[in-house]
Amino acid sequence: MLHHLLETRLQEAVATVLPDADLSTVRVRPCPDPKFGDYQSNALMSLAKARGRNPRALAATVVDKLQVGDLCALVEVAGPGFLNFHLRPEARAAALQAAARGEHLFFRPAIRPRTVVVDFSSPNVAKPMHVGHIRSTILGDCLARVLRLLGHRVITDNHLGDWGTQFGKLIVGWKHHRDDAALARDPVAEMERLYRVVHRATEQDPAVLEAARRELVKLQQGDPENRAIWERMLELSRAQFDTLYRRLGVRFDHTLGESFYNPRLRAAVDELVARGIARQSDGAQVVFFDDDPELKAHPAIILKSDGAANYTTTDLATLAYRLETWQPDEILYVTDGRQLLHFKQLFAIFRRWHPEARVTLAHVWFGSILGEDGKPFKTRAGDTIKLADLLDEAEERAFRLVTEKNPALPEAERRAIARQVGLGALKYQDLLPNRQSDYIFSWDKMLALQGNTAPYLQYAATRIRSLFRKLAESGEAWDLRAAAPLLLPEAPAERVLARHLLNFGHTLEAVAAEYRPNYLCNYLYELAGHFSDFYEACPVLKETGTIRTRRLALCELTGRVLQTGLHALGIETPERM
RNA sequence: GCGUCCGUAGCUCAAUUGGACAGAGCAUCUGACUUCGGAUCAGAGGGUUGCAGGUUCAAAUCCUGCCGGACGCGCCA
Repeated sequence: MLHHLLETRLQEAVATVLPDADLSTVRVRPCPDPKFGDYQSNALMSLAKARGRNPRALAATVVDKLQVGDLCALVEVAGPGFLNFHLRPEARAAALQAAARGEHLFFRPAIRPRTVVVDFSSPNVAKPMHVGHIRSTILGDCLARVLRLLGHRVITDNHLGDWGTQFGKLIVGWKHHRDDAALARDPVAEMERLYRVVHRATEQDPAVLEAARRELVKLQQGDPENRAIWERMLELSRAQFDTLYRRLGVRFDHTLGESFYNPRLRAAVDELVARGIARQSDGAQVVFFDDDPELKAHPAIILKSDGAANYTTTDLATLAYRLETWQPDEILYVTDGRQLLHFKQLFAIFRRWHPEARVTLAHVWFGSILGEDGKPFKTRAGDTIKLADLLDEAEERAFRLVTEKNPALPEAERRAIARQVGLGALKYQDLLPNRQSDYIFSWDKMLALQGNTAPYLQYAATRIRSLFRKLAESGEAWDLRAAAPLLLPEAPAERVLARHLLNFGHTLEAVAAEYRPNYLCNYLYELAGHFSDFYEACPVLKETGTIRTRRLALCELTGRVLQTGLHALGIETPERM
């Protein structure tokens, strides 16, 4: 892609002028404002500063050595020392033509593909999935998709909460309070009820608490009956999770729950103790972080005083397993920001445990979803909103909208469109805000047909589909490959659109580098906007000859980028809506 | 109490992590059209980026202090 080419050339020029410079800081990116040029670099200003040199003079020296005559009509030093690259029209046309020939879609596969484990969603067994799981699920899925699109080897893993003290209560409930009819109807709701019944009982009757404790110990010791109950609960839960994942189009390569790591906990703890990383404190095994100002006040327990493992222990064992099984370059943990401290501790312990490991560990954290009142998003009655209900409502609201706009379509088709539009809107609303900020959930805003929403983008895509349907109905043959040589944008709106298409790759890379899908959302929104401008200003089917062919080609390329981009967000594009 | 994150237009959010004049949508007002799908497009008003200092060519972004909010702080996950 052009920004890569320019970046390489710029790095070569910088290396000639400043042989000791760290070239990884020499980057080229699309200009934030087209009036400055097509691409820009601000690298020379910081390089000059570090060396106490005049930035503009240094920039001029580098431009002198820069060999980009084949790509740029002009490279200028601007303002305090920016380098602005102005593309030759032929260079832009060549990129468009290559895309039309099917050689790329404005992005290039990673030169050094990484193996990336993405840990996300992670619901708890015997509990319904609720709004609290939606951000992790959608964000994690999107990051996995973008990384895959860029050619990385991605391993998605659903780290189910399938072990822990709650199973003592659940087994007591299962044995004494189970309603088989209810279980057949809605297994997860029934298991949730069983937990609540027993939990309430334990608060009043210590004998029940003791019974739960005994059942838990039996389960942990491998008692066949309890083990069978646990497996049954797991199976029922997974069936329900799978239904939701199928609706959402989310796929996991592995579902290795916490229980999977039970056999590995002891060894992990023993090693940490033997190596002096953990030591005994108040009967527990604890890791202290005396040399870390932030963690100093927050030691981490890796073995409770009763001898049982906890969350941190399991996560450490999980980390070790992933490392030896998949040899990842990178592991992403997609969870909410309340777990920041936990992951700081986890990563710090791991670095001491495996100082040689070169894996990148990233806690990709996100903020909360709030209701319209700015408080945690709940039902009117104050209950947690179940994910299934949320998806139903999204589809139902979208169905009413589609019916209103397009009443003539058969109901089955309206339902199918409503599914794509409703779920797309829900996902997009979640991916659009900077993931680290809390956002306010709003049905009206997410389903709005104007503004930065999924339906707006889907609509832009359907307009393009419609254009080509019309073309096909007329019986005219269309071949993008054959049109390639004619792709040389002339009208201003064509150029703006073409220019934006070229930035798709840079955007995908930024998403993958910073784990921020909102960059892609905004890119696609701008693309749809530029397309609308173009479509308004430039007739396509009404034209003839070269102009018509060129514009049809631009339309098709835009359609492909829109569809590919939306797909990378996990959003489908309907044929019509 | 300590720590983390945050505070941007009336509202909901951006701002590629220190870059050029802080941008969108909604709402408000004004326009365009014999619809290649009007679920469209153009334009206007609206800002001392919580407050006060500091760092530098450059600060919403970094540092210090205050004000306000959310979250987290050894045996839950």
